[in-house]
Amino acid sequence: MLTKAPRGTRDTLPSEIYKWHYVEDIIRKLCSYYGYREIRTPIFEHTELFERGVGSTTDIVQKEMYTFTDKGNRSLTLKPEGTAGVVRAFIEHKLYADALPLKMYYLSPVFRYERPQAGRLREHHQFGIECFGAQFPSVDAEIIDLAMTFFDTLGINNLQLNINSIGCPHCRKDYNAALKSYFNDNMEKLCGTCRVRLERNPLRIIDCKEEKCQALIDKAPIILDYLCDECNDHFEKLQRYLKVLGYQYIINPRIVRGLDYYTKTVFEIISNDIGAQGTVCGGGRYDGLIEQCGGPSLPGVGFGLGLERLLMVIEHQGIKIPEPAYNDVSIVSIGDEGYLKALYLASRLRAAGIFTDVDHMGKSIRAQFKRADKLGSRFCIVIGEDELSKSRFKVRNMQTGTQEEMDENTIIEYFKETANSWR
RNA sequence: GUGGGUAUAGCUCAGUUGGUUAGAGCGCCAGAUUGUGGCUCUGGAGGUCGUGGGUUCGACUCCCACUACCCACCCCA
Repeated sequence: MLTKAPRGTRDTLPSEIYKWHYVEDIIRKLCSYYGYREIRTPIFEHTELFERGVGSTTDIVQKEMYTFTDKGNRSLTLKPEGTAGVVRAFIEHKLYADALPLKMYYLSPVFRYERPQAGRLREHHQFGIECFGAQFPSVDAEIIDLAMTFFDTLGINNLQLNINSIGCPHCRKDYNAALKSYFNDNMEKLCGTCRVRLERNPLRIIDCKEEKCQALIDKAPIILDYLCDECNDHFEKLQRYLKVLGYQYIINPRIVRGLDYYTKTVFEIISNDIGAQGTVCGGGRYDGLIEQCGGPSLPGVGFGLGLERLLMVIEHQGIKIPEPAYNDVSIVSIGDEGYLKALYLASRLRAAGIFTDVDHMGKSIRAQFKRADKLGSRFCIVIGEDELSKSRFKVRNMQTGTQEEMDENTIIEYFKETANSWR
């Protein structure tokens, strides 16, 4: 146990961190193009925030939260999703006084107590977008566009955009009534959990994968037939915008999402390359959430995008992320005097912006060169007795194997210039 | 929470019906080359055989439990 990461968690090792940096750099750049700024909120919040925000009937709240009591007897919970904390910060700092809509993004770990499987961890990482204050469907289209552009920038294809509308509280009331009467008539054909759902949240039955429920669901009333004029108009406009932006999409009335706060637009971006858990990005509109959490009545839209799943898609599609060099120059030294000079020269090179490695283990010349080779050094600088006496050092090009002699200042200038072509 | 599969060196994996000292390839370290990497050759280090119990003269091997990992369900990113 001592030397084992907890179940469902993973280490990201130095040898693979460049993939995360690459993805994160694209995220930050893309968000700035779209006018979204980063927000960072705590990794844990008061438990009641999630109970209220995510919804007490959801699986997340009922069985998946990492909840603990601190020494002050407060009930706290590790974020099971990203939106609630952002909403809380928005209300707490009265950000609704800022220019609206307020557009934010986050990169954050997310914790859910579940059985791990392909594409599912107990700690995973999400890139999320939130836009507060605007009710136009063009925002819904904007965040979908951002997500799709993100995938495109990474070179990912074969993704499927699914959209649906689950209406607002007004039209959902009619739809829930229709669902209830339909399923009540067929109660005996429903699975156990769906019978419970029928009372608490009939919409969730639509999402059930049980075979016996499937048959019923196929003939069940469809939410889209019950949308009020406003919701219908919203959904129509969203589709028009998506067409203008050139996106193929599927209207999937089965997408209802597992979080209670959604209204109107919901969407998922799905990959078939990474196993059963193929939803890489999911989100939608939540017009009642901010008010529900004690803030002003303002609409919101957002999505969450799973970075581990994203990296799985990248892996499975054979997309190569460029691995940046982490060493330019290795200094190989001989003897005590040479070693002192090596330490000094390493410091000067680093100050000039050159990634420089120097021996710290008293290795032999051969071993120092071997290490340089493994690190991918472009050059080695050799400092031995001959070099010290002449104050000219050998600079060996590790690709070509040629070497020439330079004095100290020339070395610094030389690498300063050539480093431009390396990065 | 439920079901199936798996667990041997840093990594990928062999290991005979249960029989002395558990192996290979790659990787790591060193030497061949006492001031020069990659290729080659030689040598070396590295294992509580997932953990605990049981059967047996004897267990990596058979049995039980636990844990972890992989996959799937529920649900989600």
